[in-house]
Amino acid sequence: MSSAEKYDVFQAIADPTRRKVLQLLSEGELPISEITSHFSMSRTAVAKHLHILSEAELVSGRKIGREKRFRLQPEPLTELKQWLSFYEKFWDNKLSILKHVIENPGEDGLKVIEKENDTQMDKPNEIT
Amino acid sequence: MSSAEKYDVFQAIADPTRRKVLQLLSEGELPISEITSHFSMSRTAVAKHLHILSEAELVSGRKIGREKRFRLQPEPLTELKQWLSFYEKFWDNKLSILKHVIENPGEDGLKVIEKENDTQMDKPNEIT
DNA sequence: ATTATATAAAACCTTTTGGTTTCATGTCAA
DNA sequence: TTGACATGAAACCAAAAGGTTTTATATAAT
Repeated sequence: MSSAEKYDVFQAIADPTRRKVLQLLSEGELPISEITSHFSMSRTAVAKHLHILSEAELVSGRKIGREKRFRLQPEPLTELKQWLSFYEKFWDNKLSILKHVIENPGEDGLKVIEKENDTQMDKPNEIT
Repeated sequence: MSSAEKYDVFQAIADPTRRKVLQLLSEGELPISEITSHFSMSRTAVAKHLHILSEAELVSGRKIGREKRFRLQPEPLTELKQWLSFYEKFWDNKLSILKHVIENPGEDGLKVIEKENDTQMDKPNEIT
């Protein structure tokens, strides 16, 4: 439900505190007070971070007795992974050209180098 | 130089405008005014975003005549990729258990399921 | 029944963010 | 040399982010 979320994954992981929270929860479910003990800020502050992570659906909380336990919900990170995968080709190419040349000693590897020119190298109309 | 940067990759990509800038630059080098034409905000605002991306070393700018052209520098995204790779095992496992079972009809796959229990399933001391 | 625990919610505060407008500067073109 | 163009830099501004403290409520334990 609620597709009108205030925080997305990108914003959620931008804060170092929230990344540390995710890391803590990666080892298992934890109540707020337990999580708080790992930081030097108030419980309320941590609760707010958890709320933000919740909105991004990176964590979920359930009430157990008088405490609320949070657990990691890593699924939304797939969006990040997808986003990343688009850019991987840009930095991988420098390596993959080398890889290609090494693995194909018969060829000269010119095609892949030309493709690299298309995207990242200086444009022909450039003034130097 | 300058290892005391104000913005890291996580913060840099948190803003949708900056992500769009990266996408634009993925097609090649562009001057500020060109980039600005793709947004409905002032050139100054875009320049600030570029400055932030610059500090995160996701873009670099060089002066060509009277214009400054920016290009994508995707290398810092490896940090993001590394961070992500840690969490991939948590959401991949659900699939990889299945994959393992399918690909190894002789085994029962119990070990990997036990490991999953260690990290993500309910704790034994839990009150339900 | 009483007290301690775990959290929720609200009010408040300061700094950062994301934007604007204005003015100054360097470069290209006529 | 005189504009036009592309950018840089500074001052300013409103809203959001990241905290705090205070007050209230539900549950557990004695």
